[in-house]
Parts: sequence; C-alpha cells; structure tokens
Amino acid sequence: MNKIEKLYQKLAKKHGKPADQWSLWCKRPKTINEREEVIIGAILTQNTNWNNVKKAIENLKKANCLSIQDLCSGNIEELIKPSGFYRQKTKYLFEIAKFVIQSGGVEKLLSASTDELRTNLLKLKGIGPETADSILNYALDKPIFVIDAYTKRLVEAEKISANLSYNYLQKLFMDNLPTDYALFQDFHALIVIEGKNKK
DNA sequence: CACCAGGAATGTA
DNA sequence: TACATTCATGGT
Repeated sequence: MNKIEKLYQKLAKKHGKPADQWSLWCKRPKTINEREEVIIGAILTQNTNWNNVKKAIENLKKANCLSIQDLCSGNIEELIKPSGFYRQKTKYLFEIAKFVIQSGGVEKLLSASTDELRTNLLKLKGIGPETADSILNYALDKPIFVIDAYTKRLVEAEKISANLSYNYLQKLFMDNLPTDYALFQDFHALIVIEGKNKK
C-alpha cells in the first residue's frame, strides 16, 4: 500500500462517514436536483466558510431558486449575500446555469467525456480548477480528484510531497489510487474534515 | 477589532 | 511563471 492509500485508511478510520454537507456531496446515487444543488454549492463555497454557504443555500431553497432553471428567475444577489463575494458569484452562477442548459441539462453532462467537459468548464468565468473538479467529481460522478487548500496543507504536514502545485497533486493522488469516483469523493471530504478538525 | 474561510480573475514584472 | 490585489459576509 502506498502513502496515499495509507493516508486514506488513516482518515477513514479516524473520521468514519462524512457528515454535514458531505452527506449530500458524497451521497450515491444523487437525484438531478441534488446534483444541481452541488453545482451551486461548489460556486458559493469559493474561499468561503461552509457555514455562510448554508445560509445562502437555505435562502435559495426558500425562494424556490435552488436549481439550474430557477436560478435565473430570482433576485439571486440578495439571496446569496451571506456567502460573500455575492456580486461575482451571481454572475458565475448565471454562467454555469447557462452552460448546463445549453448542454442539454445535467443528465446530458453525466454521459459527457470528462476531459472535454473539464476543458469547457474551465473556459467559464468563475470556474477554476478546484470548482471544475468539484462539479465533475461531486455533481457528475466523474473520477477526478479535487485539490484544495486543505489538501495542500495536509500533504505538506505529512511530508508526502514538496511540490504543491494543483496539477502535480491531482496526478499524485490519481496515480496512487484506483480510479473510483466514490473513493475520490469520500477521500477529499475526509481531508477537509481532518483539516477543520485540527484547528 | 483583526483575521480568515474548501477560489478565481485581473494586473504587474 | 510568479506574486499581489480585489471581491464581501459572518464566525471566532
């Protein structure tokens, strides 16, 4: 067993099943609506505490705007204010909503080529590597490993690698794990839980 | 009151 | 390629 697999075993044993938001993000299978909620959450959580994102999602839900279609019909800017950066995030949400609709909906994206989809997502304003990969892995069940600030901190702390660049770490994790979207979902969730846990 | 959270775009050198 | 700055709210 390599270092990455050992790390997973360690975290899985320590934390068990992911809770909180992760109970939705790691749910299998997900409904279309749940997948859309994950996409929206992936934008809202950019550099933002999940606690604030929850408020924004709750507001969207109450206003019946928590879906790709309904997103476009409400006063999103007011609703998502608690998640911060609300003006840009409003634009970003419209961008991704338009993209999903023009692609034929989430169900179409489920059968799309991962590489091609990733390239197209990265062309959208407001979608960088982490958000693209969160959407691919958590919303669309694609076998792509998400790298974030917690992953980098943990890799550094565990002295697994000195190179902390996004692409390098993503390849490192994916090369040392079986290609399994569900494993990737759980593992990344555990990394974040571990990071929050020891602060 | 200061700091920062599961990023990304933009500008500068 | 490598940094610095900006975007904004709410928790600690």
